[in-house]
Amino acid sequence: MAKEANHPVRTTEKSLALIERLREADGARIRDLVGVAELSKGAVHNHLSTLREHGYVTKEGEEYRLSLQFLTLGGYTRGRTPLYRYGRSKADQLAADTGMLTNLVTEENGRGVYLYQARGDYAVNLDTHVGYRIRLHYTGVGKAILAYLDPERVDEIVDEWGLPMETENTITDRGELHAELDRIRARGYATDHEERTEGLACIAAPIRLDDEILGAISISAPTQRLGNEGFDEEIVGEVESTANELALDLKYRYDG
Amino acid sequence: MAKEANHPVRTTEKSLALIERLREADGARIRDLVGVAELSKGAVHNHLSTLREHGYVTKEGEEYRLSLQFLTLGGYTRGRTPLYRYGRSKADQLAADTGMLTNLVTEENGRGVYLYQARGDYAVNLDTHVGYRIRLHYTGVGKAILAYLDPERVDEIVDEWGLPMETENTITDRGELHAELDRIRARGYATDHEERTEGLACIAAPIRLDDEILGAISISAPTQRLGNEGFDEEIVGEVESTANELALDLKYRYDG
DNA sequence: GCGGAGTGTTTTCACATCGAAAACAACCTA
DNA sequence: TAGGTTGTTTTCGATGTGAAAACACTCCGC
Repeated sequence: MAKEANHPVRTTEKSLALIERLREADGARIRDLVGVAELSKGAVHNHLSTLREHGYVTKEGEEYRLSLQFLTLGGYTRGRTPLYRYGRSKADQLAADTGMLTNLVTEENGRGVYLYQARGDYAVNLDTHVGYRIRLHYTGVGKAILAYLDPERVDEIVDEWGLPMETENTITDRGELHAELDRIRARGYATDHEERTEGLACIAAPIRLDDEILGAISISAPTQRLGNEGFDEEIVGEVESTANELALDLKYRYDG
Repeated sequence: MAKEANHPVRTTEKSLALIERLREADGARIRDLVGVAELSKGAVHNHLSTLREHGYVTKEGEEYRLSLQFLTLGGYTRGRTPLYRYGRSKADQLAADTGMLTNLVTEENGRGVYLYQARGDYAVNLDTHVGYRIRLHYTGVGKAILAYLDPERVDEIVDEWGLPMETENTITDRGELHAELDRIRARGYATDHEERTEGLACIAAPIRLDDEILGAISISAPTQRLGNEGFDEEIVGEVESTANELALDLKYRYDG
């Protein structure tokens, strides 16, 4: 996130805290929200009524929930993202060709954000989904992105988010991470061999435009489907060529 | 939307106005936002900094934009929606079977919200997308939903949103709309014969759970593909049976 | 290199507004 | 009917907001 604002608008922060709480709690009643941001019952009521009037919150009976307005704004924002605009059909194609789950991920504030997923005929079901935010250090897409960020930025991100261990294969050492990023740059693609989820592997390729890293595209599958020792050359090739096509499309696109 | 709050939180409303403006303008600089909600330059700066610190807004150079945080919250909210959870695979299947564009839409605050779209091999490209909001009176999904809302609610919605004409086939008369909704209830599905877009037709079926209307599923295609005079019986059957399966899945689902 | 215009950021302080507290309303249970 | 719980509304004083102004920075043209 950004450095602290000099003159934060505290009232807005209170509304945002309520929104965050509604998300965590998956909807809540007023009494459950008393105390959030140190707000009283009446104050919670005022904030929720305001958010509701503007369509950001719905009320069913006594229960307040986040509305689909976030999906509307999010869909709009995603639609303005070149990586999504040009990458969606490529991801569909890669999913159809390989039968696997393909992902389109970009970076925001030091984490990955899933922009799109396409499901092939044999796609695995995971906890990830559009909008989902994920640590960069233990995913193929994440490492593919990190490899092409400035090293200082990588360190900033590690400082902020750490290198939490998820499986025994997770990279938890900063030096080891940088070495891995060197390898990724050298060969042009990233892999994830059960670094976040046991039994799951990924092959990911960065998508760059004029030295700027826009994100990455990947396929995820059970480890054995991607080649148990060493990754399957053919599948790696498919991911790489899809990424190359996408990068070219982005470079020579018509609109701004 | 809701009736006016008694004690609106004006500061929150100002932040929301800025968010709305950023969406409309597709990003903006501070000078462009002066005057929105009657805010001064310094005030705009404070609001944007606050929103940025909490991850709702990004800043590239001097330009502020909505972040993907909305996609994150929206993806989360969508994932909590039973119609989406159970309907996604059905929509995929219907798209694969028919080759057409299939849509999953629910209603919120008097408009339809696209929850999901699946693309068959011959799917048309439209302006609709996930999160997109659409009037109910000139779409198949919209009319399928209206047909199973309380008639008073339908009138409320018409009062709020009107019946704007989009093509010469658009229903613009309230009585005619109610007659159409009667027909839809009688035969169990709705159609759209170029009522919103010339050359485009839809077949839509409502998804209900215990007399509550959760939304609708539809397929969209060029008019001639759905049968030029009268809709193709076979395709109608596919949509209807998909809707029935989905309704059953929703009724006998395992989780709450 | 200099001055001026345009813009983003920070500071100050008067006054709008936010929200704690309390009263009220609506509901449920015993 | 009384008593408990919760949502909504009102009141009014403390707080936080934002207009205005000053400052900092960049980009011009000369």
